[in-house]
Amino acid sequence: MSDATLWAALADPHRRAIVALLLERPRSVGEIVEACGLSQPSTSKHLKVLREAGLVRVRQDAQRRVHSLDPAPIAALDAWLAPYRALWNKSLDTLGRRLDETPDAPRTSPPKD
Amino acid sequence: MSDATLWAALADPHRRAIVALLLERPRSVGEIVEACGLSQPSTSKHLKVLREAGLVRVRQDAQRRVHSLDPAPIAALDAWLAPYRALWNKSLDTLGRRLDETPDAPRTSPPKD
DNA sequence: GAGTTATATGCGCGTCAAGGAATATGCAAG
DNA sequence: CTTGCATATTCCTTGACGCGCATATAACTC
Repeated sequence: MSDATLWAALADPHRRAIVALLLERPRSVGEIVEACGLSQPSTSKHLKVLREAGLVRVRQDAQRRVHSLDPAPIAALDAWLAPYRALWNKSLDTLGRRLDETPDAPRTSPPKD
Repeated sequence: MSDATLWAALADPHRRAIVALLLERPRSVGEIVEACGLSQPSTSKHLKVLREAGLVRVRQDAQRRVHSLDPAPIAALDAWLAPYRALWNKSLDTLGRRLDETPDAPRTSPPKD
């Protein structure tokens, strides 16, 4: 659950796709397999990496294992990002755009990667 | 460049250290070498990866090449993070600050899951 | 021009991670 | 207990990555 495992987990595009899927709603492994087009063993391995990074939790429902996002590591990412946010806010300000200080308002679309 | 290069660039701890160094102030390659304790070729290669990811720019000053942070890709990271921010804001509201070790959260108030 | 400093690149090597196929485990129904 | 489904794990191969070393390029000085 160190920073290294978190970054390594998110470095893979397939795993980011899985995380994006789990953002919509929790899903079983089979659903993720079908949605991502990966093989079942490969998906299981990716999910294991995500679990070890603390990014997802598992709820066992009979034979199915429903995975859901754990927000904490993403909050850690946000904390890592925080010092840099001032930088690019200032840069935008230099360009003439006025931004409020509230780091909110998720106007952006879901991750496209 | 692409999201993939950005994530791959930041996946390496040494490169994140370089980025953190450049957050303070722009630095020449020699300064980064000394600060990070890496070899000069290795540092140059890491800087190349960071340049190709668009994370740093170079200003040539005589023989020195002063590298500085480019805010745009970090803003892209922030945009990627935005959809998840709502998630962990809500979660903090739900769970308070307690960490639960069991996969099934012992929540008291909310019925929705 | 030669020589020195600052940075970049090419090569070889070890390591590590991803993917695929086959197999093993856990769980439920009959 | 045997069967069938959902998921996890193992083995193997391959490809990418990082490092150290030596060397190449570029710019400044004399």
